[in-house]
Amino acid sequence: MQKQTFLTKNQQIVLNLVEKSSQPLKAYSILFNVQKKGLKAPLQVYRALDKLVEIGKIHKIESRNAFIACQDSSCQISKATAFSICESCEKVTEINNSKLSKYLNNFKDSSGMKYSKYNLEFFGLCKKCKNK
Amino acid sequence: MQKQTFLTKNQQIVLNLVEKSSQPLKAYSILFNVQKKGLKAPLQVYRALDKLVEIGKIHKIESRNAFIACQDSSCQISKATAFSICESCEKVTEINNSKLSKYLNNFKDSSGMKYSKYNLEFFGLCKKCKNK
DNA sequence: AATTTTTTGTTATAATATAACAATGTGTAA
DNA sequence: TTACACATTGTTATATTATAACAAAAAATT
Ligand SMILES: [Zn+2]
Ligand SMILES: [Zn+2]
Ligand SMILES: [Zn+2]
Ligand SMILES: [Zn+2]
Repeated sequence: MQKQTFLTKNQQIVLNLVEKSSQPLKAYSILFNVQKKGLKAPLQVYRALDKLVEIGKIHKIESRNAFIACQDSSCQISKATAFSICESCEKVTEINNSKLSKYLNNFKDSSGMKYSKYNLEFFGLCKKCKNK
Repeated sequence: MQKQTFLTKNQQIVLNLVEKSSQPLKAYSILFNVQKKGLKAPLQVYRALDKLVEIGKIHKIESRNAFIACQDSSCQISKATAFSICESCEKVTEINNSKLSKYLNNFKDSSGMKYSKYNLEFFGLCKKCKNK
């Protein structure tokens, strides 16, 4: 069997929901919202999420245990991700900055370990929240 | 009441255990290991962990839901952290690289949002695992 | 000593995530 | 085209991670 190149029904349902949301969604909130579409169990959601993360359609915000649609069309796979997170309103934005990604992709520490992947999360107050 | 400057008994017990470990520990593994010292419930461990993270004695490895002692004496508070994580043996090392931290502390994206905190996790294979 | 705040102990429960296994579907190749 | 391999699904149960709520004790402040 070929490696899957399209999305299965469950994956498409989950992706549609995550893409409609402007903010990260939690797995059980996704589950709740797709139950009318026939996905009844957590595993069905987690499996779809796993695959969508693997192929880079969505990313997991680790510090929030939440999932957000990829906002960067050049981001084919979740191997170099950076996000800004507002600690007040929890707004999350994917950072697409080529200098930053170049810097981090080329980063080597003293251990000589070469990294194949990174995830960076910045925290602060967004403009809106700063002016309150 | 003054802000607490010393560690309470529970915090010290948890810190001792985490510091003895060369690798990140999970909360319930900590709980199991400190039960003989009198900490019986998850909350007692989580409370200690929260405080220890807050004051920078330990850090949370978000992608692993695990806690590691700070390996950088200059790291007074968990507001600028970077780790290398081996995806094979799960060895985690705190990265202490002043160029990197300067770069990230000064990073501004196009949104104009100024960040007060970041967490960076690099993934790859450590030397040992690469040579297998 | 009275007050305030922090820390603790305790029970219960919420939230996040995976194991195990049978059934079904889909692509590959004899 | 039919047998095979393997990916995906459905389902139930369970594991893992984390917090709510509240009463009691301990420590700092007045
Ligand atoms: Zn992306
Ligand atoms: Zn905000
Ligand atoms: Zn540190
Ligand atoms: Zn390794």
